[in-house]
Amino acid sequence: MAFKVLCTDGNARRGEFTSPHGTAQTPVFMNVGTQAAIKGGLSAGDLDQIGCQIELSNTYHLSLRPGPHVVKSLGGLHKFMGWDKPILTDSGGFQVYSLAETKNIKEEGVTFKSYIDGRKIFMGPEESMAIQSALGSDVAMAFDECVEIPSPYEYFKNSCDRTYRWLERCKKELARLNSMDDAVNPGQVLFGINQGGVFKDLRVDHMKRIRDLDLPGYAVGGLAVGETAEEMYEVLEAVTPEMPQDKPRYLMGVGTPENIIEGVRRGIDFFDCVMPSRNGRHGKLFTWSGVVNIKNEKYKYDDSPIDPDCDCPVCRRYSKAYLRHLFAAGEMLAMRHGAMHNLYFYNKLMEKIRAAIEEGRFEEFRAEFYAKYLQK
RNA sequence: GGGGGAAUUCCCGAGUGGCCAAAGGGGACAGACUGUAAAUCUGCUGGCGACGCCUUCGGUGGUUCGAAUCCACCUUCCCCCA
Repeated sequence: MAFKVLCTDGNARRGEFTSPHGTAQTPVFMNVGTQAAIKGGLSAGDLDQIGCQIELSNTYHLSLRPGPHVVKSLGGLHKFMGWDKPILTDSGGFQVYSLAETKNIKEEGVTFKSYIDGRKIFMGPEESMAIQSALGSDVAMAFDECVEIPSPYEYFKNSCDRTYRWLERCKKELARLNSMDDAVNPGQVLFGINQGGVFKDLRVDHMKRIRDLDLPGYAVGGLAVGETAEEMYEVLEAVTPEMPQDKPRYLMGVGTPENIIEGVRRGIDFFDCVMPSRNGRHGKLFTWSGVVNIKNEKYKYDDSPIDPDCDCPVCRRYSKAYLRHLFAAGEMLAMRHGAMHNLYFYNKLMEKIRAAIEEGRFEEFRAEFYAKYLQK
């Protein structure tokens, strides 16, 4: 793995991330396919067409089904899902947050109740690394605890300490797994995850400690889970100066187009979010002049594309009226087109951001984007 | 020709004297969604000068302090017998 910052514009960085499965240009938005599939019915071939550079899948979900042994015996996740470009796997740490009612956290790890059949699943750092190693992703994320905001300071402090100890175990375990003869992807790397909620002292302290573990990349996790956007930006401003300059920085699970622009502006390189695919499935479509709820009655007779400034496969071919009809009729084509358009929009947004940084006009780009996106 | 049953707010469908502007679905309309238990969830759906008033339960006329609910007749639809 290699990461190179090609140029900067303010704190914004234009980089290149090289993995065993090719190179991605950063800042990059990773397209989320939790269960080795982009919801909405997008194929790996579709991902190529809409400009996806990195696909993201989930350790917890794939461990429940089909199971790591299945994926490994079929040659790893890339082969399994027909995607030969980079893949990042999330560790299951987010499920410590999202499956809150069914979990039990201890020093060794977390016991979850499977949402598929109700049986108990134990996952700790070693288990998460073993699964991600079997999946053979290019980037394995550290097993962490994503804590709900707001939560008490003491809780965050203890959780950060534990997440740090878990990270040490992740590092050790992945190194061991990579050295095994049957490793699916021996070039797999580990990204550490910063936590601490909106408590800047915890954030900075935790970041400094995990930085000393000298990992190939670092993520800021535990954001967009209850705090305001302003608070999130303040955390980024506090923590990014403590992140290594020469390593990729990943803001996990974020976010809206505005969040991404503000993240890039504060030095973030990687993003992922379910928002474009989920909202796409629900008829909320991103355009350069704001969000369109395609289900609204006002589009019933609208012959124009979702976004006249978009050249995605959906906008090139279909009218708002037709797409509105597909949503009203509950056709699966509606969700497919919604997700496709939105992901294309996100990937295009990143492309524009990269070009702006290269040309040293990121601030102008930002201002122009907002002027149009936030109009009306 | 005789007998029986039914007509409810956009649709289906509860409701058989006051607690009914009327359950519950559906549809329509609107909103939410940030490392995906999310093809999900929420709100709203007679009118208004709205903690109150007005108009609604096929039509007309009654009974009653009070009727979607009871009575009479009428209209339409369904079923059975001839």
